[in-house]
Amino acid sequence: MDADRTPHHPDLRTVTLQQVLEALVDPVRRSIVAHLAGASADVKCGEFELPVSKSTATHHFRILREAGLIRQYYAGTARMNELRGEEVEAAFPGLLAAVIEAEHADRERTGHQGPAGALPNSATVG
Amino acid sequence: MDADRTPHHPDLRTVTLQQVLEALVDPVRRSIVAHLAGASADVKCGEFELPVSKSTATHHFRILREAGLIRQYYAGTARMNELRGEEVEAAFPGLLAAVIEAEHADRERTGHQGPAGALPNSATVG
DNA sequence: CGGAAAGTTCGACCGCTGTCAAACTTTGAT
DNA sequence: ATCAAAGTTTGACAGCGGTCGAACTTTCCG
Repeated sequence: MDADRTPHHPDLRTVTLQQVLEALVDPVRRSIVAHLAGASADVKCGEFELPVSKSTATHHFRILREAGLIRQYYAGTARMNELRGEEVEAAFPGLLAAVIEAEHADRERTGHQGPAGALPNSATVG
Repeated sequence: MDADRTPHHPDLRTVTLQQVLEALVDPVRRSIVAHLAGASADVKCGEFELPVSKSTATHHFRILREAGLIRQYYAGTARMNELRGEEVEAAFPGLLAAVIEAEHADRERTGHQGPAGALPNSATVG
C-alpha cells in the first residue's frame, strides 16, 4: 500500500501513429487486442493464453498501454485490461477496427483454436 | 533485353495482415504510400525525396511490393510506382485508408515540408 | 560507340526488439 | 505469520531489419 499501483496511461492526443503501428505489428499484441475487442468485460492478464513467458507478456501489455490502446488497473493481484476503443477511434478513425477485422478474418482462414468466446463480434471497437 | 524486368507482384489473397503491417510500420515506407495515395499519376522512384540512400530505397520499395501495396513497372530506366489501392481495400477493408488518413493528420501536426502536391486529398484509396 | 542516369544486388554493420530466467513485490488466503 | 498466486523488474542474449557503400546492369542520349 505504498506507491500508486496505477500505471501511466497516455493521452491519446500525445500518441503517434508510429507508436500505434509498432504496437499492432506484433502478432502477440494483436491477439491481445483482438481478444479484448471481442470480450464483453475486462480481461485479466492471466486469461490470455499467450505463447510467451510471463515477463514477455508484461512487456507486451506495457507496449500496448503506452501506445494508448489498453487501460490497465489492479483488482487484487490480478491486472485487468480494457480496450480504449472509443479514444483510439477518435484519434485514429477506422484504424483499430480495420486491424481487428483483418485479424479476425485471418483467424478464420488459418483456423482459430482459441477457447475464448468466439462470437464473430468483429470490429466492435467503439 | 533479357529477363523480364517485371518484378513479382503477389496476389492480395496470399498477403497476410502481418506482412501489410510490417510494411506500413516503417516511416519511410509510410511516406511513400502516403505520397502515392495523394498523387494523381504514377510516380517514379526518384521523385520521392527520401532521407535514405538509393539502395535502402530499393529495399523499401521491394517490401511494399511484396506486401501487395504497390505495383512497379519500368518506363525506360525509371521505375514507376502505383498504389494498389482497390485490391488492398478488398483484402483489408478500411486499413490503408485509415493509415493514410492518420499519416496525413500526423503531417499536419508535425509540420509537413514536402514539396509534393499537398492537396488534402486524404484517404483517396480506392 | 561511349557515357550518363536510374536502380539493383551484395556484403557488412549496428541497433532495436522480442525473448527468457531469476529475483523481487504485492496481495490474498490459510 | 506463512505461503501461494499474479505480475513486475532486471539483465542478458539472439535475431531481424534498416542502413550504407561499392560494384554491377540496363536503358537512354549524343
